[in-house]
Amino acid sequence: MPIDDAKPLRADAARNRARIMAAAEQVFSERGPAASTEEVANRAGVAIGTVFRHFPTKADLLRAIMKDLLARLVSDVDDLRRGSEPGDALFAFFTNLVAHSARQKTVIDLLAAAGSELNVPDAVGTLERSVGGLLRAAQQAGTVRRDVGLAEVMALLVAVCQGAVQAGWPADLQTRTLAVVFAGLAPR
Amino acid sequence: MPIDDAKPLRADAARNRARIMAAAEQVFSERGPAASTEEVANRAGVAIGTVFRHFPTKADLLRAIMKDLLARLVSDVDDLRRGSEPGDALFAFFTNLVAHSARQKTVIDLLAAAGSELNVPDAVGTLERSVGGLLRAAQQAGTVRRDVGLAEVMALLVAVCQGAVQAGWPADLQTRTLAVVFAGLAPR
DNA sequence: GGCTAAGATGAGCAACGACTCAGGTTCACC
DNA sequence: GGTGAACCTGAGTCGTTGCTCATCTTAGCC
Repeated sequence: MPIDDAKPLRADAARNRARIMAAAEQVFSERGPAASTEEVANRAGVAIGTVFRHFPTKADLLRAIMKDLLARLVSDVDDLRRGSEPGDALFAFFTNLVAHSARQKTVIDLLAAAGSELNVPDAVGTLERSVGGLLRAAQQAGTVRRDVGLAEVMALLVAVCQGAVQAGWPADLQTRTLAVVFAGLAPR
Repeated sequence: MPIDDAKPLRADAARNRARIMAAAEQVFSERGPAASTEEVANRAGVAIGTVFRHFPTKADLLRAIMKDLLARLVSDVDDLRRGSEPGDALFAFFTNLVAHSARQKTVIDLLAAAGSELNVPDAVGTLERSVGGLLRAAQQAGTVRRDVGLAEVMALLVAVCQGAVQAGWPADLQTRTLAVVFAGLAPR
């Protein structure tokens, strides 16, 4: 099975598609998913019709962006896991994600999509499996308490990201808040 | 200065105002603040014009509800503080708030209003002061680490509530997630 | 009971946003 | 260069929502 979907796009179509996705990521990151499709079109330098040709529905656009973002997150987890001790990797991933969330609303929209109507095709599932691997490794290494489950960890991840983005936490508050969470995850 | 605002309402007006607020609390709790004013009017059994006579703006309605809810939250904190040891009281308040959030979106809308455009007249400020009192007492009693600040505690409160409401955590996940947070707040 | 100002009503207005489509433009292949 | 299909354009449709206002109703007071 091919990695990408069916038909090859014409050169101009491919260019526009890329522009639209870039613009959409920007716009939705700044204004949240309620931002208008027209603003995306403007920022991309195309007509609204073009946006709807590539993404028949606003939800499709959102989904596409989130799928993209998800792929990056999963690869982040994998990189961290290769590069450092599992406990550190888990905490580093947490920290990075929160820092990103504070600037990019898209991150939390993705995470919130876990149980929402806009179902990114098992997007969060993949991320969850990835984080789960990290968690188990960290527990085996003794850096994280053995009696916490993946569900709580994901829940805390979502929660802290959401808090950070909604309230716009400054960097030092992010750090101090995460310190409490990490203390809660560490073995006594 | 009078506790309530200026003029006494006519009997029917007072009745309608109460109905509208009750309906609004229900509707916004279920559907979030994006729910339409018309649905509030329907549920209250009045015409839309009546809603706008009492609350000139949708934002005014939201504000009124949140002010109300805030008063209840603050009195909850005070009750708990009187009834139990400060550390337990703080944890109990956390737990209650999260449980409420899971059902009532209004709670997190209020908390999120901390730095938002819809400024509930220093609403969150009052709550923050109240929780701050609890926190200091708990720290003096040795139930909570002395090196955590009010800002982090409020941040965690917001975050966990937000997570709970957005993702609709079941009761046991709420419990397990809060357990991690409480472990993080406890002295080592 | 009669009066009047406060209040209620709901059709309607204006703004906005998702989405469409008839017509013009451009790529890609020969 | 010619041709046709893919693609782009943007004015327009349709549904929704916050809010208004002319008209009718009613509480409260004598």
